[in-house]
Amino acid sequence: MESTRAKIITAAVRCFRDNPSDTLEKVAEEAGVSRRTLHRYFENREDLIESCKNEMLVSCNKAMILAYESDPGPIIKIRNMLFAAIEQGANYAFVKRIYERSNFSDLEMKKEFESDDVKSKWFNLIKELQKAERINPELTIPWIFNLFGSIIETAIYAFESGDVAKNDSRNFAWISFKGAIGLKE
Amino acid sequence: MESTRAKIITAAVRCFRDNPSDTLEKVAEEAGVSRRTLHRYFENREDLIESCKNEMLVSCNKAMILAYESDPGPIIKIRNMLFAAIEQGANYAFVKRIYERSNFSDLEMKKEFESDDVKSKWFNLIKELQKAERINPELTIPWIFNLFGSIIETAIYAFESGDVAKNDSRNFAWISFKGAIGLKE
DNA sequence: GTAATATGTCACATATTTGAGACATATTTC
DNA sequence: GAAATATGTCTCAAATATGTGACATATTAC
Repeated sequence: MESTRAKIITAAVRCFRDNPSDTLEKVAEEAGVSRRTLHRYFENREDLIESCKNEMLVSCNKAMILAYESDPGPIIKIRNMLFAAIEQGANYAFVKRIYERSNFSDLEMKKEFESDDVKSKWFNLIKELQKAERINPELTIPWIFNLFGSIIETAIYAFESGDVAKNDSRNFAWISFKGAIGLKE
Repeated sequence: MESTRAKIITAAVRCFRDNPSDTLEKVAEEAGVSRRTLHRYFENREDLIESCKNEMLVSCNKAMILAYESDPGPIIKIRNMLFAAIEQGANYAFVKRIYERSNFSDLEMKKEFESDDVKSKWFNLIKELQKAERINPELTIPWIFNLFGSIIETAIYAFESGDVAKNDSRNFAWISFKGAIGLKE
């Protein structure tokens, strides 16, 4: 049975992803608890948002590290990271939304992304593929990074909306990302 | 000189794109007018949002139709539609956000998309390319449709954030979209 | 079954946002 | 330059959102 705190965070992530100013009443309702209870767990809106950020980052980073370590080859590493992110669903989409308006070099400064070095691992994988001329040299790494996130988000939304079955969304995402960066396998 | 009404709508689109509940004070500030003035032009928040929806749809649809009519070939049509959407910038991104949570078949029912038949034109172009076996047959049209929107949005955000120069974002978007759907030219 | 803990309902004070009247000031029109 | 129009500032009432105490009720632990 999921804890009340976890239920609230899950609901908050879902609500705040699309509307950062959604009412706490709405979040509580989405969580299936009363607003009074929500306030018992979180001091205020800011506390709730920070908690969501922290937990979602930890969760996504963890999944991505596992995916990274799941195979020695760079291509499978990237593929598994893509799948791991899609599996995170709303979590990943929430994190993406938070950071959407930051540019690539700003992100490099943020501690959140250095904590587990997910981004630098990902960065090095792409660099490796570029060096080996296995992907399109015209595309910059910032572009590829943003595209990676967008395709994941597309897969998450396609599944959530009912347009695409879960397995299909994973496969389509991989096919599309590969093609988009001109990856030669 | 841009009219006050237009300034407010532009500002609202920018604000509401990322936060549908942003305060009207914020929108007014973004527009460079007082909130009192904003209230003179728009009855209430709902009126403002509806106006934004209508105007952005008209603007985007118009640009897309022009792009569609700019060349007889299906591939250049699609390319130009992609570029036209990127050129719309915040307008397109706003429209995309509004409809993000609708699935493909729901969108087919909405009059907004039937008004100028942009979507059906786009749909038929992709269908044509599928039939001619010029794109990857594994990918479904709903997936391709959503991906098209995501890549456009990626280009818009990449440019806005400063990661990618304007011309580069256009070119990267086209290269990536082509590759993603396996388009053979 | 009892005690401890968790949650919901209710009420309320406070904070924030909204909508609009009144009037001053700025800008545009002729 | 005068008149008309547009906008800003200020104020205030109403609406909405937030945070929390009190107490009842439900659930869990022993």
